[in-house]
Amino acid sequence: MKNRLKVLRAERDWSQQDLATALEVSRQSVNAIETGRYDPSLPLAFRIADVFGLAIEEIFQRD
Amino acid sequence: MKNRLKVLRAERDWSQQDLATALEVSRQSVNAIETGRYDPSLPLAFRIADVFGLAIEEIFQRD
DNA sequence: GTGAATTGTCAAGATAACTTTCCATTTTGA
DNA sequence: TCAAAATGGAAAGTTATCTTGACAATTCAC
Repeated sequence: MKNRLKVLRAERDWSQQDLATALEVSRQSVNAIETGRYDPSLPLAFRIADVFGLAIEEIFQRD
Repeated sequence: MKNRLKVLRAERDWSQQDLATALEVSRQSVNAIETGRYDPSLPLAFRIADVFGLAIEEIFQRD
């Protein structure tokens, strides 16, 4: 899956740590997802969508 | 997470095996997801949404 | 230009998502 | 009614997701 996390973070001027804190996951998890090393679980994808106020499909797309 | 798989299958008169075949996963995976034993991965959630022609959020909700 | 913050990544370990095989129970239909 | 199909779930194994801790490289602010 591809994702728009880096851009969405940049728009809000959030560090990976800021996002990790908001999501209650480790910074390494945010980095791994953002750089495409692995996909988030579905519950985490929902939390990410919530944090950005977007639908999952607006953040994640198949590659 | 809760999900509407059982109803969506019933609307289409699909067995768990029918859905599993369409998704290219085992029938036990469909059963486990449907009965809430575990959540699908994000890629599988996307495939499920595709198969039903719905958004992920229309199929899965937090519980 | 130096120090702090940010980012990328690795390693090792835990837990969750999936597989195949198998069996018991329930539902369906002729 | 009785067989076939469908469902629910256990066990054991693999892979993916996530953790903490660490370290190097890059970017940022003064």
